[in-house]
Amino acid sequence: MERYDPAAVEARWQEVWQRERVFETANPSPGDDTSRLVYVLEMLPYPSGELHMGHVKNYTMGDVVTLFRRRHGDRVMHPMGYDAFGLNAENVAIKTGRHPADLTRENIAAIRGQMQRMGWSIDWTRELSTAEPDYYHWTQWIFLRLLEAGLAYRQSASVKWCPVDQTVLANEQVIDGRCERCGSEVEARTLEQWFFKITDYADRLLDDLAHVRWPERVVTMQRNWIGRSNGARVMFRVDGDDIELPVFTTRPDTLFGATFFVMAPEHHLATALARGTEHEAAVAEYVAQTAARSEVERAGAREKTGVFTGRHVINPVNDERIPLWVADYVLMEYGTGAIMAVPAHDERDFEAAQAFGLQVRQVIAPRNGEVDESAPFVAHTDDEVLVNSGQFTGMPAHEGSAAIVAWLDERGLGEATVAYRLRDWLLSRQRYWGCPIPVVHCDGCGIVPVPDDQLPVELPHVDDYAPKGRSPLAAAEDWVNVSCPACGGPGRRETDTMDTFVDSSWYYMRYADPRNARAPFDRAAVDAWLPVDQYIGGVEHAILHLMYARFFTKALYDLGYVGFTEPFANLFTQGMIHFKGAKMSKSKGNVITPDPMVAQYGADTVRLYTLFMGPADQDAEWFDGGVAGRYRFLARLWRLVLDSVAESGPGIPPHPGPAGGDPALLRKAHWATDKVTRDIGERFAFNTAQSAIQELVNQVHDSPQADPDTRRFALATAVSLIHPYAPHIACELWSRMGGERLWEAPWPVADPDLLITDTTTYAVQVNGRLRGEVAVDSGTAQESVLAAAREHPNVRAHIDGKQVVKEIVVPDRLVNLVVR
RNA sequence: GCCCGGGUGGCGGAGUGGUAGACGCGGCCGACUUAAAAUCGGCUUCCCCGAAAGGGGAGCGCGAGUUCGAGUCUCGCCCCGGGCACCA
Repeated sequence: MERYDPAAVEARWQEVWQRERVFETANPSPGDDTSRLVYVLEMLPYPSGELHMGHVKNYTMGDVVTLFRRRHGDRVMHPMGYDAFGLNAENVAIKTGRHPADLTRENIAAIRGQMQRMGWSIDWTRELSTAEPDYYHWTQWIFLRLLEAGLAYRQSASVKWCPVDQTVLANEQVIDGRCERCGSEVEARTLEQWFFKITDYADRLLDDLAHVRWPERVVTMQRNWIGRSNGARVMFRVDGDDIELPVFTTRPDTLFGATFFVMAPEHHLATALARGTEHEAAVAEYVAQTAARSEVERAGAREKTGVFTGRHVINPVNDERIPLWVADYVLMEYGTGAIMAVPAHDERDFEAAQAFGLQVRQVIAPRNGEVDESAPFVAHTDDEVLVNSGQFTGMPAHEGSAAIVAWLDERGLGEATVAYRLRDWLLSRQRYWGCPIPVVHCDGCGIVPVPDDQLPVELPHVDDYAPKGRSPLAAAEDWVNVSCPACGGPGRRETDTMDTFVDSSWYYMRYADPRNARAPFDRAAVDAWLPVDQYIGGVEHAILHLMYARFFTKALYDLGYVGFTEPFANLFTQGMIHFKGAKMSKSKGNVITPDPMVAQYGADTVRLYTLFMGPADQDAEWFDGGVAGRYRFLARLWRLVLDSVAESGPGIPPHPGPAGGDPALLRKAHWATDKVTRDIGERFAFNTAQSAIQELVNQVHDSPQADPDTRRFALATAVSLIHPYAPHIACELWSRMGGERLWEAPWPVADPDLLITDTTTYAVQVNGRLRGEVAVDSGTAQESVLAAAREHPNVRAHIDGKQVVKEIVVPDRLVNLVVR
């Protein structure tokens, strides 16, 4: 018999699909029904190397969803591109002595080849690369729109600097005080940098999470990252000076318990206020010491340190004079950089009070009961009341908060406010391989946007692009020196480039209209396809990419360019494939590419295996011993179909299949159809759907005596169900059975009547322990089932001589007899 | 410290409160073969009784609880992975 030859089968069908443009999905024409438009998208790859098994899993999953939905009659757009700019590619280029542009183009060609070999149904007419001028033209255009809207700005600020990558980083790219890319400790530097005003969108980014169907943990991570806290801004006044020092607090109810006041060492008044006191030198030294410590050191040291400034501040609620300290447990970046310290009700303040030898005053107490004064009492529910709090004494905590804020507000001493953990997005980078920021600096005019008709500002080719602490673009004098677009005088181009995350914050919109040379996209096209119906990617992007993309969508919505406010309606985060206990990466040398395995077993087998390893959302350790099993499965299906065709000829019996044949096999086909449809469509349970198809195939294998028509029906069903996973062999076998264009064949529908069996096997338990099984006709009355159960010899042995006190019958499942 | 996941055979993993271990990997035994590969058949959680058929017991990280019945629900722990972390 002809053996299963995946290479030949796969080449043949890929050629057919390409010739017939099966993967291409045109944009709707005006008047088209748009209700069946579906957009399935996987996160685009960085072309810094080849694809590995993690990519294969990701894109196969998207492909299964795509093929599955197409067979349900949806018109699915399934595009692909490359996130081509960025440090990833640039660092590889530096290491290998190649130019990033050349390297990137080569990697893209290699990846495209790998993708085509996998047979993923990608619409190649929509392919894009973020590093090509016809794409980043529009990245720049969007930047300019955000600039006009006041959502992009340049400001001097304390920023995180990576000494190895020689560039600033966004907050989101700093993990535990280290560069997320290279792991080196970041340094604080004050630099003039470009920011996006993502904080303007903090509330909407938070509130709109209620409208997306995303994994709960991703929603939680975003919620925590935005970190909205409701509280109050309260004005303290420096004693003996006309200086106001606002603080942010979430606990206005504890205001009477403030026994000292603390400023961050970076606070602009910290040194100034100590000036002239006997503490001046000590404060200056402490501030200098703190500045010299790295983020990592500072975050690691939990013991409280600080110095008294010699000054005092006045608490607005009781005019009490409390000491003003400087301590590094107060962060300049959050709130106002200064706090009121309430040691009785805050753990950090309590530790500080102990370290500094300061007073602790309890102002919140449980309604009934005492508090252990050796630890801070932080409970904050309606069971606590204010004590030692003047006119507010006796109020429940929440009511007290509101009353104190109202009291402050009336006197202009405070107001209710909200604080966020989220900071503005620092988008400029001092590196070569990124999208140029399209502005010109002019001594006379300041920052001047490059006019739209002069876009794109192309990235110049420079030979020395190694990082050196300022953008390598600064060395390209011919490129840098331009005339000011506003006044015509001498100007200098901005030499920083954009963070790669800017490029990937809108690519999913460009796919809708990828060749548009007049605009980033046509609004009608984008509104027809978006939001993305199913987005699939790694959980490592839970904060960065997904937050930035949401921000871009909302900003573009506000500016009238798109008609939706969330980019990704449904999100599935797939687990990572690890190898040797770590995430696959070129630098760790633990990358498994699909190529050798595809050469040995074919793409269909590899596609099956990446989704068979375990639940798709869980991490998995790569183990290539299991691949052969998937190949054996396909080879068995191959043999069964070819045998069937050889013995009984081609032919695919119509649904619901032949009557009067082998009812068990027919039932199995319908059972598998039902299971696969629900597992893929509702649960993303790609592993168990596959198991169900295998059970069906095994049953065909085990039923050689079944009538030929039922076997053909069962085999056709298996072929049809495996198609989203293994489209090449499915199309081949389908055509050998006499079918055509499987990719357009309607998805099979399980007939509920055929899921029911003639006889039902009941498990019989005595006192919850399994003692036997009885088979009865389906639909047998409970009394008869019970009678049959009591007749079972082994059951009888366990109930004889005892009293049955309770009988439980679970229809179609089991009987439990409770005896005493 | 706080917030999420997860803990089931030798391994990956199935298991709407109802027969735990589907499906696969690996292993063992056998058939076919000069042989191997491929394929096909059987066995494969552990312990005990039995020649066998079969029967009994234990078992899903640990300990309680709810229930006729718990891998699944509740409470308290332990371990692994991830996220956040001096955010006032």
